[in-house]
Amino acid sequence: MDTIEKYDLIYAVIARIPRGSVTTYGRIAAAAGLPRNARLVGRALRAAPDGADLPWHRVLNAHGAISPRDEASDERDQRRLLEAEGVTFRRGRVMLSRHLWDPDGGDG
DNA sequence: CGAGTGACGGACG
DNA sequence: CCGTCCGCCACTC
Repeated sequence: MDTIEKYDLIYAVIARIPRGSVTTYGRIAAAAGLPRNARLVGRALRAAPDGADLPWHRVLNAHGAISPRDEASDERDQRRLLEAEGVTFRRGRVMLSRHLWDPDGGDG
């Protein structure tokens, strides 16, 4: 299994995240058949081209928060995009009980 | 090839 | 709820 293939698997899962929902790095990794590779999901997003049509903003960490990045503007951007889809934040975190989408839930 | 790093996550105190 | 410590693995130096 090449790294590129793993990235493609990860992208495929992210592409299925429904509008108005979010999921986590860990769940994406598991759904891609790569359990315990949450870091790889972040790395895949980092490597994803800008014009990749991926809903990258629907990916959060296990706490339902936006993971810190090099540029704080990206974090604000992500929150804006989510709020535009109706995703609500509570003390810097998304209410996962309300917006979480489980890739393995089959609810695609 | 070895050491450090990071869009992460779970266990522990 | 918070800080700390490991496990994880591709990538960088």
